[in-house]
Amino acid sequence: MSDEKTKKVDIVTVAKAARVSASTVSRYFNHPELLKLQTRKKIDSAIRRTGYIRNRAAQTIHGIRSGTIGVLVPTLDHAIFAEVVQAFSDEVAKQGFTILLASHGYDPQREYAILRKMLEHRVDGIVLTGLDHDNAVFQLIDSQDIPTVLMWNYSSTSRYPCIGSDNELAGSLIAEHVLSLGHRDIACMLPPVSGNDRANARRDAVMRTLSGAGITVRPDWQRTTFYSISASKRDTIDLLSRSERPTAIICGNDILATGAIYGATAAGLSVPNDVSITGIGDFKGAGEIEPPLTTVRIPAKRIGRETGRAIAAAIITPGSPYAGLHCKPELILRSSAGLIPKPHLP
Amino acid sequence: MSDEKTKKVDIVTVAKAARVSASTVSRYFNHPELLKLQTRKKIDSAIRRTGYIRNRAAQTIHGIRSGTIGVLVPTLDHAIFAEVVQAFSDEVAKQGFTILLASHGYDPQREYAILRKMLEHRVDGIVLTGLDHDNAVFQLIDSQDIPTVLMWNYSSTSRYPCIGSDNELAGSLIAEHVLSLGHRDIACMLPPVSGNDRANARRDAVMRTLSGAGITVRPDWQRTTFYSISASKRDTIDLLSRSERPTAIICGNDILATGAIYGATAAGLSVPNDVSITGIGDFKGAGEIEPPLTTVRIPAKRIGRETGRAIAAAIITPGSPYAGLHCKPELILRSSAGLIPKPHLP
DNA sequence: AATAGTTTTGCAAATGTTTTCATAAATCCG
DNA sequence: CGGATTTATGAAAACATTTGCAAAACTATT
Repeated sequence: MSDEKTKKVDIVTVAKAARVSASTVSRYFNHPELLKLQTRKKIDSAIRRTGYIRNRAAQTIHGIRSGTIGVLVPTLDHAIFAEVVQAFSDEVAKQGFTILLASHGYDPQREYAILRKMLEHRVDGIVLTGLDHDNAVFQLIDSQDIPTVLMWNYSSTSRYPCIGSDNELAGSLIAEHVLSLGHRDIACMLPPVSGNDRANARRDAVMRTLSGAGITVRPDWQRTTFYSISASKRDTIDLLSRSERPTAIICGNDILATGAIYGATAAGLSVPNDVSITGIGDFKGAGEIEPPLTTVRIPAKRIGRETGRAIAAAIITPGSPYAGLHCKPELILRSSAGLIPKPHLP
Repeated sequence: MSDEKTKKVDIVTVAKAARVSASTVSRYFNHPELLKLQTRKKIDSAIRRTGYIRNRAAQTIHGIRSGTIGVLVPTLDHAIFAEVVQAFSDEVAKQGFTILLASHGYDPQREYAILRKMLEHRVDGIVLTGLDHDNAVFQLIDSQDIPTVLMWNYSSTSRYPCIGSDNELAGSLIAEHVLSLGHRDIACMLPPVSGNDRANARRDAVMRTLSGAGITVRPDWQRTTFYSISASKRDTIDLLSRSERPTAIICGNDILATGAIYGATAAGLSVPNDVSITGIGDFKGAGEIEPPLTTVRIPAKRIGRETGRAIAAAIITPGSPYAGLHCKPELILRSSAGLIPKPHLP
């Protein structure tokens, strides 16, 4: 396959092999319609013989698009981000883009450093997760004016186009639902909020909604639980094995809720008869757990797809203003939360 | 922040601002020890004032490493791949690499096309998932001689360095365990194997081990089930609601097994008292399900980390031969599989 | 068969760096 | 203080492409 001298097949190697000039080979790729059919064939064969592969780096320094989009997520370990990234990747791949992916582990410093690196690579666009970022991050983006989308969260007041769900809405949706079922003895299991505006928004909304109904969550029923099934299972067992126990547990996401269901089961309690449990997210499989999880759907696939569409469009048609998009969260009623069993008398 | 004319800050813009030559600025980045402290300071300030960001594309055409590694996975939708990629990414990020990620959805054609694109981007290394790939893929890699690792699977006879688990071993490990518990009426729920050598190896090993013990799995107890909790839950319910039912279900992976446990629970059966269920993978959360899942651990994090380490080393020290590594699968005994309840008399 | 018009191709400059080689500046030593 | 070293810097070539412009090769028209 690869004969023709050795090593280093560049555009002039191909040109020589095809007995044309380098410019013609360049045109073969970029403006094939300008070439005679015959020339095209010669070049075609030369490329095949030499095993030539275009050098995108060399194109990029001409201001030509690099064909890459930088995607920054907190982590891929949470299935939900993986799902978003997958949908995003599929969408932009259709338009010929490849993604440069990195995770910052909720560390603003790292996020800034990674962003810089991506700009060094001359990505054509940037996707960040969440609304809150270090000021330096925004400044950097401003200074480069490069298409940018904030993905996952939505807020109408964001300074950048954002595509995602309003997490406050999600939080209040679930809190209201739990209230509407008659619960008053409510526990909350929420993830750590530092550096995580999604979690923050949800927490605030839940608390506000509950206190709006005159309910304050007892401090020992407010758990900050690390994002993991085992942690939430453990915390739930602890929570439910006390003398007084809540009739409902509002969990900050479906992973926590899954662990909570396992924990309740392990503690010998029935969900939702003894205790109601809710999640947020509607992760894959949330509908299949026993009992199926009542939750709020954050449409991950859709968010990924729409973000991909928006940024690809912004890159391809530079001037066009691209707007944010709210992918509304939606209450999903299943059976892990039910009416309050009986008046809870301490 | 960004004054100094407008637009296009390149190395000569910085050079002018610092009143030095472009070469000196280049050295500032690549061989700072050659510069006088004073000059370094001038340049430092000039960079800050101009908001300069290096152009990696321009470096790359000098044969300098691009600092990117191409990673090709079937999909990110399966949490397990996301986990591998995350571990990989963390590891190589430490060495300054960024990953160019793409998924091919088990389509060999797409895999080839994506690989080409990654080579156009002049990635410094390639990571592919699994052992089997289109011949054209291997030819392409050969012709470019670029460091490559096959990740996830291990086989001592692979033509490329591979880092992962021996899936045949995993399959026989679990099959033997189920046999050792006394089961003879065994069902299998396996994912579609086309374009998926991992699944293939597992299936073969399970079948061989069982038939080695004189057991043939009844055709209607051999399910090919799409990778999804809902599909496996449905199939399990179907399987268990017949007049004759197996005493054990060997699932091709933990997702299938999770669905199977839910299905058995939904069908009113107790796991493992009425039916034993096993997985393969030991995905996150497998130990927290009720009942905790007996499975074979495929050490995803370790595989990702080791792959990252190996390829980074191969890139940084070009000549060095890099070998594969077997991350052995390990039987994890939990409680979803138990001794056969009673002699099963049809 | 000569001219005008069109299509196709090649030349050379440009892109943003790095690097080799040469030169200028600083330092050392007697 | 002057020459010999050593150290720091600059000029220009190189890297793999693209592209504007001009030349060459066709076609069509008379």
